Amino acid sequence: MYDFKNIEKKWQKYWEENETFKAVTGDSKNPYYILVEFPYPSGAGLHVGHVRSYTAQDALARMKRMQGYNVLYPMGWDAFGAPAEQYAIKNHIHPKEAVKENIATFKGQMKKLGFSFDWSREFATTDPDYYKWTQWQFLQFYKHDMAYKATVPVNWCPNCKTVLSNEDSAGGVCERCGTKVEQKEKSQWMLKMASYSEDLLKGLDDTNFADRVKLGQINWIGKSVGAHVTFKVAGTDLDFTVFTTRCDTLFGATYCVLAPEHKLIDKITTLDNKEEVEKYRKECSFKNEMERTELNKDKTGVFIGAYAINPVNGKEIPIYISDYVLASYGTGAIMAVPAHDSRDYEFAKKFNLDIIPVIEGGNIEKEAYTGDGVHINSQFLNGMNKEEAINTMANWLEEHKCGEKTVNYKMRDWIFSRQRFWGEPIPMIHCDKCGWVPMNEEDLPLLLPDVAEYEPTDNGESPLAKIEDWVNTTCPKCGKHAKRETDTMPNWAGSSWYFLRFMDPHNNHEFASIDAMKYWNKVDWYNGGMEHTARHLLYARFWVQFLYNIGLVPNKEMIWTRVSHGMILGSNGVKMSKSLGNVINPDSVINEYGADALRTYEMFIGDYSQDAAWSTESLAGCKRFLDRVYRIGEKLNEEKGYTNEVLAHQTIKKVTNDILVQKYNTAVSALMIMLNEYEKQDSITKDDYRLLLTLLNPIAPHITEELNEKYALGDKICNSTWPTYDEEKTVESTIEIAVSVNGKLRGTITMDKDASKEELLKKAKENENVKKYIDDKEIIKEIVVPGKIVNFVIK
RNA sequence: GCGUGGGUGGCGGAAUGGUAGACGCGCUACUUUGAGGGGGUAGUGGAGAGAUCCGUGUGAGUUCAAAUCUCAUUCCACGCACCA
Repeated sequence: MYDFKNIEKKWQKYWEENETFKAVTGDSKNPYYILVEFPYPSGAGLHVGHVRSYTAQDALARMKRMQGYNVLYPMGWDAFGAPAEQYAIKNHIHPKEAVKENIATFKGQMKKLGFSFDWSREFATTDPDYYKWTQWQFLQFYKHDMAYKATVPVNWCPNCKTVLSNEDSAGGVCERCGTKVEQKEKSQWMLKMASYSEDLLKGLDDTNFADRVKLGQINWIGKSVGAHVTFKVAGTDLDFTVFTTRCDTLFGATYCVLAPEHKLIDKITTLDNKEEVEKYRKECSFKNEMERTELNKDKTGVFIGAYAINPVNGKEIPIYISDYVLASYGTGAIMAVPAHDSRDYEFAKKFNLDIIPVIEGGNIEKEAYTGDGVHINSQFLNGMNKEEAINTMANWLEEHKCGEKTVNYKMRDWIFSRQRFWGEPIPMIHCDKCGWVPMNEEDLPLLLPDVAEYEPTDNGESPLAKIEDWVNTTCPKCGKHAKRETDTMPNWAGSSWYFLRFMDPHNNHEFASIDAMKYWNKVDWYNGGMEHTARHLLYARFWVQFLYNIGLVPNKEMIWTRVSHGMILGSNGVKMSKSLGNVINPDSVINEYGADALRTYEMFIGDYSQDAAWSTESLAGCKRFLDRVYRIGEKLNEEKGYTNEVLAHQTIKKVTNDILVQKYNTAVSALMIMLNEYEKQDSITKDDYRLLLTLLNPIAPHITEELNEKYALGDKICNSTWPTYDEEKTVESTIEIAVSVNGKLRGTITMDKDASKEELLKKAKENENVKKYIDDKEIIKEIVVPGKIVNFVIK
């Protein structure tokens, strides 16, 4: 047991006083930018899950520095948004104060863990010097026609009294409080993110994101290639367009369905059953998205009394409205092919509609056939396969001017308004005469007023609306009386560009200079939770691509590698939560075992990309490992060089490579093996010891610096060069080779590592145990894989 | 339903075609110590006295050789979910 408390304090102080980890923009060394998601400084303090990713990135940062890179490893605070506001409301303090307190807690905890952040670049998204630029960037969106106001049905949380994005209300419940989400019409600021769908998809090629991260992005964007088909409404001069990915099934379209909100319905004046239609539409408007999608067992709908003309065969087919068609996707209208779509099939069965098979296969008496097959009942498509038929039909539609190939995306524009106090005020002013007018850029930042009341109002207005002094202003254009926008930005805003600010955090003239951004180039390695790989990453990429398009950032993609880590679960294998009482507080672990032990354990806990359950017993095992590292210093001898050259080179190779591919658990295990070997020796050299300490340093930086100093082994490790290995020296001169007969292991032989095939065979056949199996048998085949195995196939 | 990840000892996990179970936890025996969440030595997948046999969710297949590749199937976790 060593005095970890004082040792850790000592080195943390040293690093701070010497600004050991300060990154200098423009330095001649190669830049390397390592980023970890900055946290919400919540009232709960740092979670052991934070410790996992910060330590992982810290290990990478420390190794890269020693390898001669100019490493930027910054930290800041994502302090706007609902979590901070909720905390403040609950504890009856101003969010500003709450944030200040929480940041102090988080920062104190991080310092106790010895992370090598460059604290000189720290900022919070709530700093006026920062959100000034968030607001400025919003104005650029506006000026480039990328921001607009629209009245849209939005997801409304009656409990939080705020509008939620589709993303925030996934599954029909409020992400924060779990309340059922309702629909409400609201005028909202929107960012034209949908127009970036294709660019966001293509941009992935310029990144090195992990596959599962890329797939997450691709899924969210939701590209589908298909066709628009226009249907005329019989007996009128009206028409409507549907989106389909299977225009080849048009001969099987026996009816059409419009979303209840579809605007065509108001235009058809000849409806006999207008009342019934209106009743249905009204019912739907009361349902929220959750109810609509959850009730998918039973299809509902109403025939609107009008017929559409199938352009391909002139047949009149009935038009229905039903909420199984979403207004927000495609054109809000579909052609229904009940024979080959299970939803359409269900609907057709219920309303007794025709079901015409156009693809061979399945049994349409029982269910829709959604598989592939040859086309039937389809005139000029008969006999064709899917791909051929789609192409032929698309061309036919284009020739006859009743349709065209098209691409559709699930991703929609970004609803950018929040009726909240604790967010960046949107710097727009509404003038009765001039309409919406952007603030003058030189008047930024538009500060959040200091007020006592920051709780949301019951009518859905932002609390800012009540502050008359603040709301009332003059129009920047005409000088007449005008009012400020009282909505604020979503918390995704500040986190969409913070990694750019870290490159140049104290710039007063621009959000970051192009020179600084060109120097750092990209975030080389970005780490965060799986839960952020879809939304946050997509917003951030959109934001960057926009800035790139208006010439403000040097690359279209500013993040190169993105990986995501697994969660740390409670010891019972489920998510840590207060109510389950399985929360581990990093502070108490540091107190009892020390920061180095906690860091080592979290790196050793398992595959970094997978979830892992906490185990205090295993933590104690890692502490024992550090104790042994400490104690082995008593065995130093006066000899030079490595006692075991192969072990040294193997371990350098293993640890170096493992840190680069985030296999921290096997890196730690390699170091444990090294120590086990050292313990078997009577004594170790200073070079042996220094090597172990250097390789362990990125993971356990305090104890290793201390021991290095205590035994005067050399320069401070943080100022030293990372060891390199010689591939040739990683292999023993004599190695064990397995010998098997018919694939079953029957013995091992010890051979020179360069032994020839002939020598291997000869020795293998001499092995006593192997002899028993091959002696009087016929050997059909001899397989020799040098360095690995010899296998005899016998009859 | 679709997508992604994953099923390996009592437990966390190694091994991505070549000696399955590295490393750690736990456990057992011995030892040291006046006790301890201490130190050390040896052992530890299952069956068997043993030679040996059986073992990576399940079933097939490819191969001299499969945890690893292919196909099918099943279970678990997460994400999306009437997206036409």
